[in-house]
Amino acid sequence: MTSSVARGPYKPGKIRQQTQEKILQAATQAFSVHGFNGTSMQSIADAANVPKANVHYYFKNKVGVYTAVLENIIGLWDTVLNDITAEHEPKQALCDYIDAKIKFSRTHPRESRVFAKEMLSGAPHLQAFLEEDYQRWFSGRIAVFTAWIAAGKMQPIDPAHLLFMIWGSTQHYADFEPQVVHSLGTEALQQHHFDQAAATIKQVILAGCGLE
Amino acid sequence: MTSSVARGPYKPGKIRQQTQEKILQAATQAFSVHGFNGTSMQSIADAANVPKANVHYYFKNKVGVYTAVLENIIGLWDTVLNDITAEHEPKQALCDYIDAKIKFSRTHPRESRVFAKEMLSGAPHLQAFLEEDYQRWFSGRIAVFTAWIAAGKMQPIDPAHLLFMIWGSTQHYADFEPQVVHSLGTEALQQHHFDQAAATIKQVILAGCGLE
DNA sequence: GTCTATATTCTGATAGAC
DNA sequence: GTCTATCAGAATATAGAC
Repeated sequence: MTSSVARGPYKPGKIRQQTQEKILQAATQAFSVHGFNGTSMQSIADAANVPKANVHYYFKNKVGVYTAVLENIIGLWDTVLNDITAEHEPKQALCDYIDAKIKFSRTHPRESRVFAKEMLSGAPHLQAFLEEDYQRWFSGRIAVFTAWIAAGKMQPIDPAHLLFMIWGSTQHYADFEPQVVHSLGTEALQQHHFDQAAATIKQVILAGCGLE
Repeated sequence: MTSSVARGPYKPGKIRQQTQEKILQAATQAFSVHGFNGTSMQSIADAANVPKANVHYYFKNKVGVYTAVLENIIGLWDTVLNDITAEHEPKQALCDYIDAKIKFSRTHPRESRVFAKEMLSGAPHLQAFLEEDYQRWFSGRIAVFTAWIAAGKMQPIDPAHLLFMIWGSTQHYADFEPQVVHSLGTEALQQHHFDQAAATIKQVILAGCGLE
């Protein structure tokens, strides 16, 4: 009767996975507000409701926790961000991408801020990512825009700087939330604020690209 | 012969002012890379080439250094940023503002990053600024855009979100420099990169507002 | 796997001589 | 005003009992 079946739906390493995930979420929250150096292992442990030594048991050290948080964020993108492909018309692809990016700022502001802080510090822990997967993805997107322009489907606009515009505009709502909140005279950003943001960004970008 | 005139152009407090400025610049650089908690008073003192105790002599404590850096940044804006006023036509005003913002990202990337990091942390040291001077300035800009739209000088675009777009797009080049650098396949951002960025942003924003 | 106790290092801040 | 010496507290990390 020591069979795992008798004890219900047991999965090997389930506790390990759950505890690790709990620590990861607590760390993401802490890093997003206080940064790497401003976050103590003790505060992560407290927020995850585990003893401090357990954080060291699941992760090699503080840098290990931090890189795990960063990898988790990069993985999230593949899950929730629509991609820009030549299979769609530019108008539809841009709308979908802007909507997905704005939605990410609303549903994952902590992840957005951890990534932004890492960038602001010179991205010391993202060198490998920037030089491999990222550059491959970016080149592919440039190619899509270039094809659209060559096919006369959109005005000739520098694709790289157009992408930077979309990123900067959409991430602003997560990264500069205090400024946005005080600008709009609200207490916290609501769904309708994000809807209005997405509508304005799509309006300007589409007209700016001659797609209206 | 103890007259200050006999010793040349002596100015009271000149040494104090120079040392303070030296510390302020060193602190801006350090905070922009390592953040508040990642920056030690020792590292600021070393970079400014003064003993650590002198930093404590000129500033009350670490928070005092940090708030002085923030106040210096806010003061910079009045000096180098063109304002958006109803006296100009929208096209000219937007072009001038975008140019000034891009120039600020190029000439003051460290200041931009310190401010961005403060925002990302929830702007705990900028509450007073956000609730007073900033809100007054922002309301005034909204009024200018509203007047332009009412006079039929530009398409009806949400002024607040349009401003966020301009901010996000222009600040991106200072705040996300590592990503921009790897995207453009360069080693460091040059003047022509900023020129191309400004040209693209103006192209999209102007067409997006129906100003071309 | 979990947790307590501890070693080691670093940081902000100050006292006090010059 | 300048600088050396030092303190008190906090943080990372690990050893070792359970």
